[in-house]
Amino acid sequence: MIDTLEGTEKAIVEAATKLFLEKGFASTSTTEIAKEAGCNQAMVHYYFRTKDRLFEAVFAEKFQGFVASIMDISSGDLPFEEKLTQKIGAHFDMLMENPKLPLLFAYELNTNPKRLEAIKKKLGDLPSMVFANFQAELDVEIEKGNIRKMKVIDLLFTIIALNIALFIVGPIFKNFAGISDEYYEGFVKHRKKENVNTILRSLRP
Amino acid sequence: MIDTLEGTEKAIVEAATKLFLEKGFASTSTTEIAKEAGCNQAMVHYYFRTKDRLFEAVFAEKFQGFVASIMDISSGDLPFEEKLTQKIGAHFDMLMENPKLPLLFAYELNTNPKRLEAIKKKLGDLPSMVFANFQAELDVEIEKGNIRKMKVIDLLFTIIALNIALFIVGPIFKNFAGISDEYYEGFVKHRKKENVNTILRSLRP
DNA sequence: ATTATCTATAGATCTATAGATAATGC
DNA sequence: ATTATCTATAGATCTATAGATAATGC
Repeated sequence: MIDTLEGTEKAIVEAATKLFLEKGFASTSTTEIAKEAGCNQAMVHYYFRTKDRLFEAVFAEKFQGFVASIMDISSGDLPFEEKLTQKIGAHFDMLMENPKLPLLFAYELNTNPKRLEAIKKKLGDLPSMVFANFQAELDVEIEKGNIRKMKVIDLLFTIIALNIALFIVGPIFKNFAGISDEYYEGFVKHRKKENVNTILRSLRP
Repeated sequence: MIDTLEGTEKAIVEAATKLFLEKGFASTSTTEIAKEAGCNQAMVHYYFRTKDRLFEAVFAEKFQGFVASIMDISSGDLPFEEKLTQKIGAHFDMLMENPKLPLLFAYELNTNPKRLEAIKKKLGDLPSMVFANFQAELDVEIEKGNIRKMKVIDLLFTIIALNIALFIVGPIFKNFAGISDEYYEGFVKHRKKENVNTILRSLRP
């Protein structure tokens, strides 16, 4: 969506994205967004009517990508562990590109019931698709005896927990421990492997 | 602290705790806190001067308990796995009693640099204590060959990730899947075991 | 003509404080 | 006297819109 925009509208979307991610929805004003975008405050409302609609416009598709990323790769006939490793990696990479997204979403969806309903509507049955898809793959492997008997919700939850928590808790760790950017970058890469490893171990019979 | 308070001051602290957890810092006004506490808005500032100080007053010690809970139990001479299981459980139980705390903290510390500095100062060297303590225990077990060679940060991170993510992502899951309160309660209990299990498996040589 | 941009402002907050009044402690 | 509570308000937001002006498309 943002690619098709230009000029002031694009500048507003970019400014809003940046500021919402940095300071959250409630603490970001349309005045500030306008300033960052290099236009006056009325323009923000001219293009998006309300601050809420601006938020939706900016993040709706990001959230869709968020949910979809976990099932993106169904790369043919690879062995299950290999396929799963790729899926976890894809999810992780998406987070690396949008490190502040999970916290913003989690916060908005937990503190603002209206936002939760709006997103739910917009997603439709994508979540249940992800669920069902994953469940089917899992059942095959359980049948084969390759992994222990377990519910898909547990696998999904472990993946999401380990991946997003890094980007939610990591920056606080980093600051408390006084870690440099370079070192932290290495830590993130290391955790990618570690998360995969932890998840694969959790599946074994 | 809250136990020693009474009357209006206590009512304000309780109202603030409830509302900050529910809607976050920025979206909660002192006017609203006063209303919930059953007094007028001036009283909030009479007791706490500023909204920021009120926040600190309310959550500083909660956060300390938060960090401390991971090292609380060093229950003597139990086998390592048993001891670790208890620690993870204690951390989990603390979260169960304060399910909205981790998201609020994560959000405030990530979006508000001043808050991060304030908390850092208040915690002092508690985090490094937790770290060092845990590292020592771990090294003994690695030496014995009971667990694989690993850094304490990885174990600590896995514990925190799995535990807090449940309370951050869980409510969203619950809503999206339309799960009942009773079922969800069961799921949380189940995840407690599952988290312990996942962590123990991640340690094996 | 239509679309984009600006200035100005209404109306609703919200935080913090000043100053008056009531309640409490000595 | 001191502490707690209230009313009232200053001053600073902030969102959303109205209405004027400039730029663009046909």
